[in-house]
Amino acid sequence: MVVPSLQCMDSLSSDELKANGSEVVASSAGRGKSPKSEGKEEGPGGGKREKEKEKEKEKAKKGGEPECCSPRPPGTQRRCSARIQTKQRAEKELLVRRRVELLDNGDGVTSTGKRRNVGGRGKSGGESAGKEGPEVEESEVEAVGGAEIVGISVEPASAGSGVQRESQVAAGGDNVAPMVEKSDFAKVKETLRLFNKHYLHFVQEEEKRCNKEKAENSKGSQKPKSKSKSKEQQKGSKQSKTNSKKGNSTGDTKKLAMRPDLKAITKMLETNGVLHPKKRFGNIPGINVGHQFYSRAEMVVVGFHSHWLNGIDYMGQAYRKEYSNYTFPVAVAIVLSGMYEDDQDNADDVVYTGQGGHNLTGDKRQIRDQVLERGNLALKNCIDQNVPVRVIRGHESRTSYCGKVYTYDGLYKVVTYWAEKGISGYTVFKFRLRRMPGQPMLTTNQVQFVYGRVPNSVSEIRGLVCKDITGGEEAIPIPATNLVDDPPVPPSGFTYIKTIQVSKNIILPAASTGCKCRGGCIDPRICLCATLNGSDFPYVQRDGGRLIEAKDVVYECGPNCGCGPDCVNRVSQRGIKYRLEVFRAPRKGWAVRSWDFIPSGAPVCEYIGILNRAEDMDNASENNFIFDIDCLQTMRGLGGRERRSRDASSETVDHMGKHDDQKSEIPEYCIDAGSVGNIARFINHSCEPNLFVQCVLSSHQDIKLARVVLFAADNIPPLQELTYDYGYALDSVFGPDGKVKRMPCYCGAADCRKRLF
DNA sequence: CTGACTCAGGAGTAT
DNA sequence: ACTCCTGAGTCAGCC
Repeated sequence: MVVPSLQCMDSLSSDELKANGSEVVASSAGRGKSPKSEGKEEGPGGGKREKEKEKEKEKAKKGGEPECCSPRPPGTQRRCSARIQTKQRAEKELLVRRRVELLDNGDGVTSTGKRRNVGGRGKSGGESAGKEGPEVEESEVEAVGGAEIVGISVEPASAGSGVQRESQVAAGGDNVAPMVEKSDFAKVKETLRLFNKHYLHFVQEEEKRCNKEKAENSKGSQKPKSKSKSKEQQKGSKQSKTNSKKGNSTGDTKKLAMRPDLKAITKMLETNGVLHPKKRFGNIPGINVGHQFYSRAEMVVVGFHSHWLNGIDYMGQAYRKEYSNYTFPVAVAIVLSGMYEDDQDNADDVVYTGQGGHNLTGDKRQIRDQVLERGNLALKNCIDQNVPVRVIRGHESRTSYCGKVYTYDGLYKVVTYWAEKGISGYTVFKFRLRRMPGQPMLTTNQVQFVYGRVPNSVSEIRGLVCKDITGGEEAIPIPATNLVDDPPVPPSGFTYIKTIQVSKNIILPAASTGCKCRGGCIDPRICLCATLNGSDFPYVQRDGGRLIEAKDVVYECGPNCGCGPDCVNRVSQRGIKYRLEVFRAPRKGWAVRSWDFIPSGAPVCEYIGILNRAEDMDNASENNFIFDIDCLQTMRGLGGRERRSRDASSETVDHMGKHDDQKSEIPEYCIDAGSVGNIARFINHSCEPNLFVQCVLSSHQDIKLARVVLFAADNIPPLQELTYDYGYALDSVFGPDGKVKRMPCYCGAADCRKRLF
């Protein structure tokens, strides 16, 4: 990288500044970033609190600056003047004191502390706390830390479903972790993220196994891996199956997961990670009509359809005790995937073929008569007892990485059933289902995405204001649309670049020696770069490379490595591969979305701009596009960026050996995308983001100069706005006058903090 | 593109 | 404790 020529901040015209300013709330809004996570400091347990207090004092002594990280809020000084710093310190100390006082007052203490632990910026009370008072108050409470404790101990008696209460009891009944109830939506999201993490882990395991086999094959005789091989495998797997059943194992032929999705389900079950392990009638909280699943396994882990294989999910006799007035089995959900030759799907009116008698392999036709039992009986019982059934439709979808998308289409009533001779001449049971009224319109008759239709070409785009904001820089053009302004204007005031420009007064460290792998890095035990990542590659190969989970730092292969550009450990270096669009959003300014499906863990883009010394940017008070490189801020739980724990940071220090923990607490460098930058400068903040920030080192190993790359935190359907958490703590931003600055948040998330800062 | 094959939890049944 | 049921997902092999 490196382009010495530099556009100075001052070169921004006043118009441009104004333009940026107006966007503030929106796009850049957050760019400013958070002086430190207040929340984190308000740590749990008394001892820790003491420590924090001490730390605070220590910092004050040192005249420590606020630890800024990433984007800076508009109109504020990223690094504050000494006067403001003093004021901030004083305020913090006051906070600490107040907190201690509150804690000393006794009750509620425990709950408070623990709850903060949920993560600083804490998803605010949702149904419970959220409705207690006006939003502002809620924020205040949040900001003041201790005070909120009092509010939180309130029993959410009036709020939430029984389930919520139940889980609350489960979580906090033992006085251990009375947490603020997250929105159901957030819980679903969290569960899916955990599932994806497990999934990618098992994908990696599987890839390792394949690589090993390949290596062994190429080492040994060139016996083509052919039928004989697969037969051997078959034998092996059969053996292992019987072995496992018998409970002993010969070990040698044990086959690893060919189905990482299923392995991930097992893992989720083992770790009690499944969201609603008990089956239930009707809607599942947090999953609205139109929700999209990207595999059958996803439905299992959120408790939406409890088997990855069966079409009909039903409650069996085991539920008799709990619901004594019902006759079981009773169906709760069905998947329409067009597997049955006799299915008819007319959106609101469905004729569903019962289960059984199906040729599981081969031509997938009926080969036996169906019987009125199991799922079939369960559907019949639904008619008699008027129980609605969740209907999920499976669609082939080229845009989905897995080739299939499952959409929740709402509750249906089973109206009638009958038996008839099917197309193949065998008896099949048919069930007529009718969609219940009062639900959102069906969006999935033919397809696909609740957000709208993806354009096929630039000419189809409504409100096009710029065909390619990159001016040909990126391999894939990025159009801009504006259906908000009148007259519509394109984004302006910046020059598009796709690689970092380095300020004149910065000398990048020399490139590290790199690994000696040839062609591509395969064996993580041999590859030096993999060693830095804890002896494993951070990515899997699947889908063009996906990051398995957020890490403090990702070490990629660099210019001096022996591997080629296709190496699995260079995933973030391949540029933008999705068709992105910049669009004008009401109230939010410019925003970014993708026309393509983005699988979780896939790199979306790097934050590009001018690499500058942070101290040199002190005067750029109106620049909203500054991203402080602070690798001590990292992802914790994907929900946002959070101050890394002491332990974690020391681990990393061990790793890297030479990094001075103390020093790196203050970001020395920043990326300024004010005048020049790439698509990342348009990405908005959200309190429930679908991207996360990941520091990546590839050409050198200086953590202070890490690259900042945005990765997908979830499976992101086409046309969903891309967002990441700017990570501000509330009341953490001060204006030039020393007063707390506030910025409303318009992200619209269920757990929105209402204020960006 | 097609066919072959595996996968694993839950329901139901036998002991 | 055991068997059976179920169809998505994967991959080799074919054209």
